[in-house]
Amino acid sequence: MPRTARLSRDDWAAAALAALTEGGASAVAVEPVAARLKASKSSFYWLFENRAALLDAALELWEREQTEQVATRLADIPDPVGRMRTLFRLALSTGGADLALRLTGGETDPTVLKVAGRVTRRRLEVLQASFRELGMTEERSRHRATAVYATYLGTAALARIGAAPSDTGAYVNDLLAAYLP
Amino acid sequence: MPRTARLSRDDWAAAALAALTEGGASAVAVEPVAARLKASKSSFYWLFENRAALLDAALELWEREQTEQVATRLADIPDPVGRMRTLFRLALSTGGADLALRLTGGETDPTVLKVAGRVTRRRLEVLQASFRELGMTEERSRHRATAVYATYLGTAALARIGAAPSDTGAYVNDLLAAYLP
DNA sequence: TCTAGACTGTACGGTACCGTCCAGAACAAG
DNA sequence: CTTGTTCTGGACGGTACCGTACAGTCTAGA
Repeated sequence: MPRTARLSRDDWAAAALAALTEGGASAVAVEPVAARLKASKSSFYWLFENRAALLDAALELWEREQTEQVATRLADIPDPVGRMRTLFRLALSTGGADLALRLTGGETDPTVLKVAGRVTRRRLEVLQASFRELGMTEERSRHRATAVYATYLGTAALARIGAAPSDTGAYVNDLLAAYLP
Repeated sequence: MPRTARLSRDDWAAAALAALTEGGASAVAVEPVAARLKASKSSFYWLFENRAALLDAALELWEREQTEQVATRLADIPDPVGRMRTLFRLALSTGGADLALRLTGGETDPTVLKVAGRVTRRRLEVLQASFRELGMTEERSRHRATAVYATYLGTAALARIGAAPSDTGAYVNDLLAAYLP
């Protein structure tokens, strides 16, 4: 089956994810995304039940991409310290943290919060395991993992308003110095 | 001049701030806020130029309240350690951090970002001064202040999805242990 | 008490979006 | 080429909101 030219569910999901990144959940609207794809609404309603299904698809795509790219990429780094260094690099360089932040802290839609919660918990588990590897107690590991991830999100927030440090390397080193035993 | 019964600009601003807290900038809409006040739109358009002016008024009110309540309340605590303890208490207990988070990290409206930036920078200055008092270098103080405030915002984000630690006291103690020299 | 100015209710037109309907285009299979 | 299925364009009605128009109400002060 040559699926050229015609639009697929995934095309719509990808465009919706782009809209989500740029303008949050409210930007995942049928007509604007259709315009982005130069398609019409009937095309959309042929492939999807309704607007909520589009948002679901975008979130699912994000969760999958994120899980494959970030979580495994972190889990594959053997050194716990290196893992955190990478995490902060990601927070400060790419816009990846930006979307995580928006979905975690800036939306009210329960669907969004559910997905954000799942992703967040998985990330926290990875971090917590890192601290345990470094010999911390269970409780302290949990606290540190929370603190590190909160810093990750918060730094993304500060970057949005231009209040994040410009000397990234030194900042990351200082964070690591504070969090590591 | 007995200004009873009639609605004032401040009444609208307060209602708009409530809407802002609950639903973000997009919830600061004329008709919903009018409904909240059981007033009509003409009342609004008599007092305000347009919707943007209402959002401005709400943000200005927030900035004023926040400056008076939080910033000075923090600045008045002589002990730098106690200052941070209070900051984290605020982040975890009241919903105060929630609005700061939303305005800082969840909005795209430039007006919102401008105000959020001003407030954030002022708070960062207070924190940075605290670390300097504790004998840290200028650079390290700046980094720590950023980290603490990022943690404050990030923890608020985590609280939104139920991923913040429930044992608040121990968490705060652990944060302080990590950040303080 | 009368009146100017401060304020409000209701109705209206405009825009952006959701979701539906239907006529038809595109395409695979005979 | 014909036919059945897959997919699309364009028009439609419904809702929520912005901003305007205008007639009418309230209040302070002469």
